[in-house]
Amino acid sequence: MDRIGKNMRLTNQRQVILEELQKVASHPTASEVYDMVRKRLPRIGLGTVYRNLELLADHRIITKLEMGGEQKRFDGNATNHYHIRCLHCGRVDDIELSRMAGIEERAASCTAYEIVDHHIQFSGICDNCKREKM
Amino acid sequence: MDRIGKNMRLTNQRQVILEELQKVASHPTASEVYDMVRKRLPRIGLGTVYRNLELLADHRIITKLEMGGEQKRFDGNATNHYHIRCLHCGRVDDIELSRMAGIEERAASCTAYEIVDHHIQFSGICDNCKREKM
DNA sequence: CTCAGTGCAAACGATTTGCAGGGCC
DNA sequence: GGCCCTGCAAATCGTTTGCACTGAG
Repeated sequence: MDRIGKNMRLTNQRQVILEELQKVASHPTASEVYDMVRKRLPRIGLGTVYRNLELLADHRIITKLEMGGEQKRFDGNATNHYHIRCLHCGRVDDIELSRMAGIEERAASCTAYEIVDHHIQFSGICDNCKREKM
Repeated sequence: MDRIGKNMRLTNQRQVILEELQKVASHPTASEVYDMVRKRLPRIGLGTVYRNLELLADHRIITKLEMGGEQKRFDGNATNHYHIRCLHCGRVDDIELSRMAGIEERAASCTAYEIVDHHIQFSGICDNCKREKM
């Protein structure tokens, strides 16, 4: 069986979770992933889904998003990019804006922190919710 | 008694919560606020603290921060500014970087969302944690 | 055989809520 | 008197974890 890292096998459950996550453009919550995966693996446990999403995120194969809202969301795309969240329905989408150059350096000059990363999150009203309001 | 808004009184509990929150530069969690407030109002309930922090945030008197990590944090400063979180100890500080001009307009040009706001969060290692590592 | 991985259910921690009592207007 | 607000405790919700079992190497 394939391996993801040292002491980590690419099990069927992991593969299905990864495939389902990368198949969608949305940024599903753990239980949404659970629902998607359960169609192919009806006996999978929610705990397994959580454990593997965490593991895949640790290995930088997917990204864990901690935006506002109650639940964490997962992004099948591991490249660092910005996001926007709908204030009305909670949905999260990518923003295809190139990463701000030099912003971390500028921030570094006004803090004692050693800066590691940055993330920009926009908030607004998505197209669906805009229409509903009319 | 003073009022904060329509149908909302500035009760003693609310005033103490607000004062304690605005007194500190840190961005305490709800239970940290609870501990701070309890020194002055020993019989206050945790539910009251949660309810009032939420209410004050709704009225834009304070800010609710939903950064990574498990607990939400509260900022006695209602003006919109950027933050940095320590990846090691979880502490959150302000970043005195002026707001990026035009970034929302640029984002608007590549999404169907109606953009309302944006927030930049940096992550890194705070001064204390840097020293501990040495 | 060993040990990582799993399903299941119970545990956990942060937050919310129902309710009965209390106090301002 | 009405209604906002509170303290308290129980409930809720997302997430984590302990455990016994399974299966790959």
